[in-house]
Amino acid sequence: MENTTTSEEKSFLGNTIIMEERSMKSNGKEESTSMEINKEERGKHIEEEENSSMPFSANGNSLRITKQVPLTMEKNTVDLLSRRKNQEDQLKLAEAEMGVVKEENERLKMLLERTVKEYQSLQMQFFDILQQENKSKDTVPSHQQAKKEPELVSLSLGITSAEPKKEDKKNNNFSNGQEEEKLNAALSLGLQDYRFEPSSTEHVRNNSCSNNSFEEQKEEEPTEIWPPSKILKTMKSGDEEVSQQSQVKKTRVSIRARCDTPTMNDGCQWRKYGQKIAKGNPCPRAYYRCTVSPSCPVRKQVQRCFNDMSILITTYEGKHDHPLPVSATAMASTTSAAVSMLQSQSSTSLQGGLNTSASVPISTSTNPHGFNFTLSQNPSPQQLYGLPNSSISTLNSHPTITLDLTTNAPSRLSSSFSSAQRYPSTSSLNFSSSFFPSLEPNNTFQTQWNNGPTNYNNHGTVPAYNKNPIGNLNSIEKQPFQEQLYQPYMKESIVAATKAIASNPKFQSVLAAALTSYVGTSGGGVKENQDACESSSMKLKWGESHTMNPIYSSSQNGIGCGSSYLNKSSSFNSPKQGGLALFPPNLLQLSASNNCASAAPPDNRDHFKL
DNA sequence: CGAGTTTGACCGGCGC
DNA sequence: GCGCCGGTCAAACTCG
Repeated sequence: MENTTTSEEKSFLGNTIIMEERSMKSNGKEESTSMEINKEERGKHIEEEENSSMPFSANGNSLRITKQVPLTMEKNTVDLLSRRKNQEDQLKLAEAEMGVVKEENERLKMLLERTVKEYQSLQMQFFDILQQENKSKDTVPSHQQAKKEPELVSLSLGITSAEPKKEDKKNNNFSNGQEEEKLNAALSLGLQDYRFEPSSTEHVRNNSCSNNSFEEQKEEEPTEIWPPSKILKTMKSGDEEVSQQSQVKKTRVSIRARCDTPTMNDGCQWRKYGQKIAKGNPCPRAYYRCTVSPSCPVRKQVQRCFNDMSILITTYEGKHDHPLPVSATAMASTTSAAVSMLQSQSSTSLQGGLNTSASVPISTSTNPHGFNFTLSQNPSPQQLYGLPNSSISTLNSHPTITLDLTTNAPSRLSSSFSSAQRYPSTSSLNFSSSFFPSLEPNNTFQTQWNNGPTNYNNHGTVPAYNKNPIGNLNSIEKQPFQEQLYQPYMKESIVAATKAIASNPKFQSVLAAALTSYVGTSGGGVKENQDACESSSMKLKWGESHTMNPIYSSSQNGIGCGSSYLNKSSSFNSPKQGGLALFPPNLLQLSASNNCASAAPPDNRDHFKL
């Protein structure tokens, strides 16, 4: 467009202002508009361009005043001009910013697309691998499996038995790979509302594999059709196919942990419905059922280890039919992790790939806080991904996984080993405490469970927090403080964890559980332990004033085998049933040590020592 | 008085 | 079929 200049003159009462405007667009195109606007202002008329919507340019406007104008009018015009220039500047800036933002937006779009593509390709690869695994499993001839399995089982799953006769029978039951797969399919414990992403594909493969729920196999596992008696008869008759499907009765996860309280506080509400003296262990076994929901089928058995009274064996069975408090997810995720790991491990062993698994220890140099992920390259017969004492077996058709949280200090190691040998009927995954976040080597993971519903005043039952179904959520309020303390620590831990994941994807589930346990329930504990300390003196008195039969004290202590040792040590536990409080135990110590250290007998309470 | 625990009785699975 | 054993039931009891 050409530069055009228009001028118009209008006279009005003898005063005329002609405003000539040249307008140049910033893009180089030129536009000119001349407008005449007559205005009345104190008896004078001004011709003024007012089209503010016109695009302006820095060099585009000129104003010519052709008639004499009073000084004030000139000033106003100058103001208008300067304002317009400011607007132009702002507009230019905004345009420039928009350009930058657009570029950024485009870049982000590209990045997102690339990430999505990568994710999809990885997902496809993962599916392919899984399919290949399944195919290879299916294509292995049954006689080869029968040949391989006993060795594989003994190597990878490490069935330990004090009753060789019975165990041999059970081993034979697992001599078929499909059977074991069925078993593994049933080894799905956890919470229905807690899921591991990595195992989602396994979920596709097997309905119960990855929902990480405490599963009531009898109710939900479609293959669970016949009662065990019929299963055994069928097996005797040689119908292995059916027996494999029906082998699994109910999956259990047993947790061996050093716990001074009558029970571990796992975040759920339990009601005791029975107690028995089980064979082989004078400590009575207590039976609990979940009372969060009246229809919840989950059961829990709690028993002290006869050899080491400080070890509490908690066995979970069934699947919660209700959402659980955050604190309850920690236990479930931990057990789920064990299940997932067992599944992964056993499936690997079926392909003979066990010994080829990579060894990925995270050294302390990169992992100063005790994450000790060791994926053993040549695991000993009892190891599972570097977890000693790992084994699997069934008792009364109950596949049971034991998470052994007791082995940290060598002394404890021996004691827990011996006790494991004494009760060999369960598989054992040794989640040594170094596996879990811990700042102090002597701290054991199970300590985190110690502030359980213990303020039972040594009555040993699990009542208190039933009255506060979400009582454990109180811990959430304290989370910011925890986060402040542990964010750097978590950062490093997660870095270390990432390395482990990168090295062995199958480890993801376990790690996820550990992290989830930690992160999800990082709150709680400080105040509760302070509370515990406040009550410690009282409990100490109780413990000192009572001399009890260390074994049969169930009437006072519920679980029974607590002994005076427990009476004293229970003072460490939260009187306000503060929840699972899965955070590095040293925090407990930091908060509780000053007041509570005296309550701990110096000999065997090392995990409370400072 | 209600909620939870205790404890002997009972039931069913399993081995002999 | 019998006895052992694990698990559950339910009345009695305790506690707050």
